[in-house]
Amino acid sequence: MPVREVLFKMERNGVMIDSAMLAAQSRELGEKMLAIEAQAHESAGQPFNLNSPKQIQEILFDKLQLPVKKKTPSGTPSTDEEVLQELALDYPLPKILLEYRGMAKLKSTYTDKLPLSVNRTTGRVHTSYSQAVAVTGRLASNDPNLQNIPIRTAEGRRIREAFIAPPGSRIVSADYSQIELRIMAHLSGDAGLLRAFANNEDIHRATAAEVFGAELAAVSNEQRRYAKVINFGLIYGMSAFGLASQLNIERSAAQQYIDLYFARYPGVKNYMDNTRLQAKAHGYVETVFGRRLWLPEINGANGMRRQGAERAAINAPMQGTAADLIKLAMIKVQHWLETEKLHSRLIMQVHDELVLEVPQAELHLVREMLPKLMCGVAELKVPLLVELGEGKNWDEAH
DNA sequence: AGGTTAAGCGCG
DNA sequence: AAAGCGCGCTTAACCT
Repeated sequence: MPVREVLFKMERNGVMIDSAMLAAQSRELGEKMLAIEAQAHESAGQPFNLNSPKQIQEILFDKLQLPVKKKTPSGTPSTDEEVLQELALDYPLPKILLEYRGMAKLKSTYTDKLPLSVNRTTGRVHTSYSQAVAVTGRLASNDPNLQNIPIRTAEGRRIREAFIAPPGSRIVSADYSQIELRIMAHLSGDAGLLRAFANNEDIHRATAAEVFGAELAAVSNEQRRYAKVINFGLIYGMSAFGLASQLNIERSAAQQYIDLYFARYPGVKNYMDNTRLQAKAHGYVETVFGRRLWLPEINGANGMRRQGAERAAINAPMQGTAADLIKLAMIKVQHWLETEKLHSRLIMQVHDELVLEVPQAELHLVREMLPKLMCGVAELKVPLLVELGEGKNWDEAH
């Protein structure tokens, strides 16, 4: 079965949402935003549109003379979250703006809009999956986008509570654990990484132990946090400069961590170098399954674009292989559901996660089989691990 | 009226 | 001079 067929079926299945719950959240957010807006006007000494970056610039940097921390690509002073966080240490207004931004995002993008996407006939939300827009091979979800529903903050997670199963069914979520780092271990063949995954270690803790020369049990929370940033940075081709700004440390210190990492995981260092060489020599990189990303600017004269292509070259094999794997899993799962004539349905895909709507009677079977199907799509040099959750809504299923 | 770009931010 | 990959959506601001 082609993956396109699974996408059609998933789009047709759709997901049930509790519009009344979202409406209540919208009202709550709206009231809080009004109060915050008044505070902001008070603090600024004049009314202004809190949604307007231009007006915020005028107030913060012209009127109040706060220091400019960063500029946007067009040269105007940036008012993004990072800048406001920094200014908030010394001034009251940036903190207020941040609170407003957080709520405005949730209300305008999610709680107000999702109920408008409910199909009149089915009573469900039906996204569209684009199979051929993301260069790495990932899917994209649009109209509405169900791949960027909030989860990282407590307030945001309330929106997930509105993604529900009908009476008699449950929401089941199954996601690949640390999939891109596992793929990095496979592609690089690095002995240390392979061993850590073979032993099913906490990978960030294991990295911290190596980089900081500590016993696994002796790794501090901060050391683990550093290692996590380093691990993600590797996947994205981050530089010492980027790592330094992420960790708020000196660039030289960041460089030391990177050197230390590559000394402990020489296979990864070797893989990164070879990937850049491959990209420059052939003009493309590819995933484990042979999906190619062409990089026309990898040898270009524009330094900035060339470096961008190098980072894309590093990232694409990992992100792309993960995309290949979950597509294989979707085909396997859909095929299984059909041949077994089950009533469980695939309803969403979020890059490394599959979401199903499962009748109570099939819950036991799906809990047993879904991870097996997902883990069995390929034999890599490391085991694939799937974490499964279940509940009456999408939030509980995590 | 309708389209596009910039800035910003939600997710993996 | 920039500095971390891949997406989509909203609002403001600007353009035709």
